[in-house]
Amino acid sequence: MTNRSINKKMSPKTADQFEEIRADKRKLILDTALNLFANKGYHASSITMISKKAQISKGLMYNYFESKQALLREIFEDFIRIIMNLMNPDHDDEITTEEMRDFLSFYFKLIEENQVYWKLYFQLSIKKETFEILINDSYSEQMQKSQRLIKRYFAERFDNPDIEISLFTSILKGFALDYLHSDANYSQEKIEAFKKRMFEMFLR
Amino acid sequence: MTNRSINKKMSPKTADQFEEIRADKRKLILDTALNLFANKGYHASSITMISKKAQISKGLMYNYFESKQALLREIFEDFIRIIMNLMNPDHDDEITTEEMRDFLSFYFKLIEENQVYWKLYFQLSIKKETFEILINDSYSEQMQKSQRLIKRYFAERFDNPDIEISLFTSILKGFALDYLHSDANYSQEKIEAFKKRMFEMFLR
Amino acid sequence: MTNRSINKKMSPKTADQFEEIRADKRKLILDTALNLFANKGYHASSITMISKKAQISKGLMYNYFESKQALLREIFEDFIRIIMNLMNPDHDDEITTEEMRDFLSFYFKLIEENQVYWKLYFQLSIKKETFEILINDSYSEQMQKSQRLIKRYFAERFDNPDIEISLFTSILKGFALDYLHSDANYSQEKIEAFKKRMFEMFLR
Amino acid sequence: MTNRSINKKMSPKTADQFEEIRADKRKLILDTALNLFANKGYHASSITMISKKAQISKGLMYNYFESKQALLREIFEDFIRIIMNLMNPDHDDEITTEEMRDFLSFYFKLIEENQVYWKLYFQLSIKKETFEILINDSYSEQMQKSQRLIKRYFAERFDNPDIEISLFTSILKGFALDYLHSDANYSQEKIEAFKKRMFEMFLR
DNA sequence: GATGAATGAGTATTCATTCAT
DNA sequence: GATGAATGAATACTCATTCAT
Repeated sequence: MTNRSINKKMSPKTADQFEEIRADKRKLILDTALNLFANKGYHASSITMISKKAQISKGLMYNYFESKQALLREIFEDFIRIIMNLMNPDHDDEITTEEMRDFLSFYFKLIEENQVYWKLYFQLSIKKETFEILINDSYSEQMQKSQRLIKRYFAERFDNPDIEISLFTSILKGFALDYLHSDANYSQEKIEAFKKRMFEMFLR
Repeated sequence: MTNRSINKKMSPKTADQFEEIRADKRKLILDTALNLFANKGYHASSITMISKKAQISKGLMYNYFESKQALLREIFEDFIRIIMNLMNPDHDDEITTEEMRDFLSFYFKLIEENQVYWKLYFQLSIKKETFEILINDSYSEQMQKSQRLIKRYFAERFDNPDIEISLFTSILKGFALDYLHSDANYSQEKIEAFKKRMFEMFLR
Repeated sequence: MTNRSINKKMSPKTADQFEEIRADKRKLILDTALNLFANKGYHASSITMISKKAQISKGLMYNYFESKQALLREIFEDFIRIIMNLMNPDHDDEITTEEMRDFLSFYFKLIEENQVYWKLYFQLSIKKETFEILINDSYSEQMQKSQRLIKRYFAERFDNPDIEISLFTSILKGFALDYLHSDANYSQEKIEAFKKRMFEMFLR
Repeated sequence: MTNRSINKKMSPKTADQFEEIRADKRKLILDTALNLFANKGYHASSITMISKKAQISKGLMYNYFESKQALLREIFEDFIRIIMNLMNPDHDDEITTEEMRDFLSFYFKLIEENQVYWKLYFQLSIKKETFEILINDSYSEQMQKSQRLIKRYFAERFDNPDIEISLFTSILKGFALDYLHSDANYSQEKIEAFKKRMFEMFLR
């Protein structure tokens, strides 16, 4: 950042696609680390391993991320962003049935598209101490908001909303977990059928 | 215990409370390690940590377990034994509705009683490579048998058995996970209500 | 060295004196370890000891050698190379008297120049199991070839070749050992005289 | 030792064949340790290993020997005794030809009978520091005496006594070493022939 | 005499991190 | 930006030795 001006002088043509190169390399490191963390675990994935897989030097890693912890944190923040997107925090009032349908559809899509993130998430979510270091306030806040909305959604539609919420939550978590356990070997049809079954249960 | 008289001759003073001491200490180590593994993760729990928490010396750990790996394996084998008990392999023919009810009741009970084991299990189950080192043949075999029986149970009772099985599995896994995420803060009533809800869904 | 230009692009500042640094340090470690192994024994020479003597950190050792075993193996392979050179495997046919003279001269020279290697060799050669892990096929092969040639040399010149070979071998081994026991305190003249004596006995 | 009297009271019949039992066990430990030390090396042979092989408890080892070091020392002292016997220190004056013949005969016999001791000796003899801790004054003294006598023996019989002594020593050491390297696979005839050859060389 | 549980210092090895170039 | 040599604290594990019984 500080010596961008210097570079500019030295190779005036490249201007600052430097920025772009940096962004690409950053992404590369994040992806490589995510895959290793998810599949082997955080502690079992060494910086050396990550840098080798990403084909860059160990030292360079620290040019992009302050520490291994920081790397994990950034990866996790990406995941949080995904989740936040799912929760879609723009309104505070009420979830309509239509919105619930969208939410579920989106959820299933996310699981398929972001398996690795979910693998990592499930590993971390169980170790409370570690987990709490990683989540930030806006995440917690958003989660609470969502829970309030969901509560309201169920309260207005079900006789026994508490249990239905538990069931709903369990199925969401459980399906994701089962999907990962199966090594993502769910057929598209099966996912669709499962989704439809959830619609039947929870859309009113 | 059986050969106490023999030992008496050889070690006139200590007799073999040795046996008892060993069993107790073994249990102590297993428990301590299980708790750490479950809450901090296998790699993040060092032998030093475990020994300190168990108030014994590092060296003594190796008097009882060949290696950290072996310690994990033995813990996991205990869990497998719990699961096997749940699956109850005495018959090969058919699951009755009554048996399904018992299975579910037992399952919920096990989750409450063995939280730590489940925490460990969920962490390990996600890292395929690690996981496969830990499971043994009799476990795999038993699992397959159970799956066959469950398939049959659902085939005979539901129009769309595949989806129902998926739902069933997801709820089982999801409930356990949610229970652990909540730090076991489910009230007894809530668990009962949840169980009842499952009965409604799957007992026919 | 060959791809310096390539490296230049990738690491503009350091070029690859890396190569040179590595070679030097490698040599330093090998020498230090050899001396300790030879004089204190393999097991009694700890990695900490070696690294302290070589004035580098413990960790760096493993940047150059995979393990203590591997370090020993590489040292031993150097020794094998020395021996192979002595045995000089270029011809398969026959040892002339002249060649025997050269062999003996070279042997005495090698002992003087490589005392430490011989110290290590004698220690290892006695523990069969350890020794056999260290020798490689090409060494064994070469040894057999040499033995065949020596057998022929003696068969053609002596009435009782078997005993003469035993005597020959014993003197070679025994002189080396005695030289080491004396802490290399043999005068040059004494070595020469000893060599001459061997010439009288075995050159015909 | 202190509580022998106590034992006497408790089982008056056994009197003190206690002494004998003790001596036997002592011997057992010494033999077991010697074999391990010789074949695997001192450091690679653990107390646990020795005690298991000797079928006694670890603790009991320390009832007989102060430390592992002490155990080695006692083994080595046994070897020294063997050597001293060979050197036969009763006279200070002169070695006759007849005595030299006896010495050689005895030497070859000792090698055959005490391979393990020699294995240990050769390992230790090379590591000066370790070796010097183990030898005692009477050994050094005896060695010097023997060397003086040998010097005189050769001085009176050979033109170039220094070289002949070196040759003599080298052959002795070298033969022993070669014998051990061959895993004691020398035929009796070969040993006899070798001995005869030495007689020819050195008996005058 | 005899046992083996227990200790803790020591060993090989790994790994996040730093830094000169 | 980029490299990889270098560090040292931490890790799993071993082993001589002690000690209560």
